[in-house]
Amino acid sequence: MEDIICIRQQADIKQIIRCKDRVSELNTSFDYLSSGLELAGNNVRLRILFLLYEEKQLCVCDISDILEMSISAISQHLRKLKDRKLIETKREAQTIFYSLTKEYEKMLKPFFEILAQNEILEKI
Amino acid sequence: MEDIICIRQQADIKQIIRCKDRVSELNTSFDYLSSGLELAGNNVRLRILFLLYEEKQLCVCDISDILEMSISAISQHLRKLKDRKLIETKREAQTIFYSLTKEYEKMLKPFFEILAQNEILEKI
DNA sequence: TGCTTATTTAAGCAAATGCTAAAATACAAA
DNA sequence: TTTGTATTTTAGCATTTGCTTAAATAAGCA
Repeated sequence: MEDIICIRQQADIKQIIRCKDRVSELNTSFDYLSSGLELAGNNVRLRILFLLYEEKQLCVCDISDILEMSISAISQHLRKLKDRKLIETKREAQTIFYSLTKEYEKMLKPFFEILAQNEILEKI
Repeated sequence: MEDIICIRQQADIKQIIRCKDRVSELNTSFDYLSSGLELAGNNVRLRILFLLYEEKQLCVCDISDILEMSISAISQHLRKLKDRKLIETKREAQTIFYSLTKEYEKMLKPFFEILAQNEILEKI
């Protein structure tokens, strides 16, 4: 990397130091939040999360049919969401149903309420 | 792709069709929202957005110093955020200051309020 | 007109992502 | 046990991402 003596002449050194401390203090939170947003930031996974929000629970096969994608592809997305605890599973005989975890249902609700009314382009 | 005649025997066909309609109706909104979340879902860009939220405005060089990354790398992240209108610029002589757009400041506020108190791990 | 400062852009590359196709696992019922 | 159904996992590959280095732009000042 190039040297970090690039500070511009009028830079506010105190501000830089304060910000550095702040960022390092919140380090874990940044990692946690960005990993969650990264998952929701994929087009397919956002659709999956929204479908689970509206339908309460669905199996891989349902989602595969709805989104017209292979079961394998959907299964791999579900795994990522489950590993990160955005969703959870409940088995009923051979079928495994996926649903949003309580915490993430709550967290995603404000987004999905706007989305559900298809007003996102005006509101944001 | 494998055939989409994989519908499980007890599948609720009406539900599948309803969901397909719903998803296609909201298509544009999904694209828009996921592209925004994708940007915020990168660890470096989330930090940049948070810094702009707390400090109101910063230049590439400030951010480069704070995050201890090359100016070029930061500049490329800023460009993505600007293209997608999460941030905007204001020139002051040679220095270009970046700040959150009003819409995204509003949208990101709830997240950053939790983050700012470093309570994200308990709340989510 | 140079020269310096602040920033962006382009080229190149290693690592990560998202898919397909095929094999493996898990459960239920005959 | 064997067969069928539902799902996951693995391997492989093309595409995308995020960085580095180096060159290019842009504005202020001597």
